[in-house]
Amino acid sequence: MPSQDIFKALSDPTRRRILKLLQDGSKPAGTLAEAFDMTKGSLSHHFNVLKAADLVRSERRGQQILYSLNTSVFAEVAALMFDLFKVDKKKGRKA
Amino acid sequence: MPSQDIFKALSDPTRRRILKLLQDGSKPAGTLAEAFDMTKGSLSHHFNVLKAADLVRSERRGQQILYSLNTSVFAEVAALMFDLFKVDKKKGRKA
DNA sequence: TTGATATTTTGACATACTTCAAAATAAAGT
DNA sequence: ACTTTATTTTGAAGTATGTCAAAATATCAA
Repeated sequence: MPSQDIFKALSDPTRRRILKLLQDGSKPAGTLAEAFDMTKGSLSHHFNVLKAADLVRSERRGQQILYSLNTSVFAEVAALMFDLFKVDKKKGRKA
Repeated sequence: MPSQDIFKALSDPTRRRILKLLQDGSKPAGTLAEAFDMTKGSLSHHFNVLKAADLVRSERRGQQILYSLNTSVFAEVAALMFDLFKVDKKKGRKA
């Protein structure tokens, strides 16, 4: 999974809010949608982006679809951020 | 500084590469531009976005402009990421 | 199989983003 | 003052993204 997908997924405030809503447990699409002033179609698009980045998982439970955080990818996200913000790679020491 | 600016700034691969190039010290705009197959005008736009997110600082040194990582904002970025990915907020425990 | 509920997919539209080429600004040297 | 070098800003073009309304899919219950 390209890291670009992860950064892109995190760049939208609606998607970050979805992630936060999932922090205290998985929720069906409709329940998540209630928290937003937006059509369910639009929300479904955001779910797709989050799934493409492997940040969430989905599972059908009867008529509804349960979304949950994919916690196993968080270590990778942490590594990406760490790599981006660590300093002093002991090279030429320009400035 | 709105966190949206930070996430947006990080969502572009060119900008992330600029940050990585600055990890071993500050560099003038022209030196950074050499690393990319892109006009200097385009690069300058990316510098602006990174500056708006307070991720880099710039300082004029004669004819050139030195860019450097703003390391003091990294703690904030780390906090943003931590907040986004921490789980188990001991609420209803839905799933 | 018909109907109701839950969700996704499609097609269209508007806004935002990335890029370029060219013009503008700034400092330094002649 | 002019020229050169370094960089930014502007204006325009193409592409990507977020959104909606409407159509499509899937499950469940009569």
